[in-house]
Amino acid sequence: MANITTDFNNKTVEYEQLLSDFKQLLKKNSLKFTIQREVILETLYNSNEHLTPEALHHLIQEKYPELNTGIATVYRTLSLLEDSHVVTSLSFGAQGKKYELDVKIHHDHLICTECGKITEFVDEEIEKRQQIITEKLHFKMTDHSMQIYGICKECQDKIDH
Amino acid sequence: MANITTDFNNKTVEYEQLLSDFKQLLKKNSLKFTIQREVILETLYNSNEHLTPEALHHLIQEKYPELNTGIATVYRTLSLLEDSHVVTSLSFGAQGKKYELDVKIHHDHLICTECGKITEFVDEEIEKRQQIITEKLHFKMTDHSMQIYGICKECQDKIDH
DNA sequence: GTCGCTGCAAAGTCTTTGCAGAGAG
DNA sequence: CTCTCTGCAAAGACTTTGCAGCGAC
Repeated sequence: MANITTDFNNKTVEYEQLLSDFKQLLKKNSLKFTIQREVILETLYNSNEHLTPEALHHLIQEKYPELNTGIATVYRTLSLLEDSHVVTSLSFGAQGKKYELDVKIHHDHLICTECGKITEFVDEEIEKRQQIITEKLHFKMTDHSMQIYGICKECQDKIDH
Repeated sequence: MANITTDFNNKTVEYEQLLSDFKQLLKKNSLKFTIQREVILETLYNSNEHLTPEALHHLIQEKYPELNTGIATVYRTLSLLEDSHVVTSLSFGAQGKKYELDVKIHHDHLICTECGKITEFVDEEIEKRQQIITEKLHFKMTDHSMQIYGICKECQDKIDH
C-alpha cells in the first residue's frame, strides 16, 4: 500500500560532482572558492539531518578548529547556497531556519510543532495526484513543496504522560 | 504580490462556540478572561490568513486603538493559545511564525511564478493519502501546507503569443 | 595587485521577561 | 481583596552588516 520512504542517505550526486558544480557556480559569478565554503558544503553533504546555522557552525568548529570559522560566514554561505538552489531552508519558528542540500531525491516533510523534528517521506500517490490536478487546471507545474505539521509520536507520549 | 483568494471562510465551529470553549479553558486553569484575549481570539477567527504576531497586533491596533494592546500581550496570548491547541503556528518558509485557528479546513496553493496569482484547491485523494501517511508514522497531523509552483493558464497563453 | 571574503563586533529583528500598576473573579 | 494580566522597557535570541585586514585568482 503506502510506499513511504524515510531513507535520508539517498544522495543523487556524489560529493566530487557537487563540489565541482559548486566551483563552477562560483566562477560563473566571479565569486571565490574558499576553504570555509568548501568545509560548509562538505559538512552539509555529510550530515543526514536538517541543520540550523548554529549546529552547522558547531560541527565545523569541532572538525576544523584551526579554521576558526565565524558564524557570520556560515550565515553568509548558507544564503549564497540557498540563492543558488544548492540548499533549501525549512523555517520552523522557535528554532529558526534549518538547511539541507537540495540534491537529495525529492521528498516532503513532516514537521513536529512541539519539538521541531523533521521527518522526510515520499508518496507516489501524492506525486501522481499533483500531476493530475495541475493538468486539470491547465497549470504548468515547475516545482512543489509540501509540509505536514503536527505532533510526532514522542511528543504525543510526553503530552499524555 | 497578488492577494490570496479568500474563499475559505469555511469555519468548522461558530465563534460563540469557540469563545465559550476558550472561557471554559481559562476557568479550568484559573486564568482570567480579559478584553485583550477576547480581541485576539476574535481577530484570529475573522482572519482568513495565517497571521504573524506583528500582523495580528496591527489589525487589533487598527480596530481597537483605545485598548492600546501591547505586542507582548499578543505574543503571550498566542503562546497560551498554542499550548492549549486552539491555534497552530507554522511557517511558510519566510521569516517568523504564523498563526491560525486550529478549526479551519485545510487548503493548498497553486502559485504562478509569472503573475504571482495564488489559487487554492483541496484534493480529497491527497488529503486521504496524508492521513494514511501520518497514521502509519504515528504522527498527529494538525495542518499541512502544500505549494505547487508553475505557470498558470493565462500566463502560458501570454507567453505563446 | 585587485577585489571578494573573513572574523569580529556592533547593529538589526523578532520574541521573551521583569516590574509595578490595572483589573477580573 | 487576591492574584493574574497588561503595557512598558529592557533583555535575550537569532541574523545581518560595516569594517579593516586577509587571501584567492
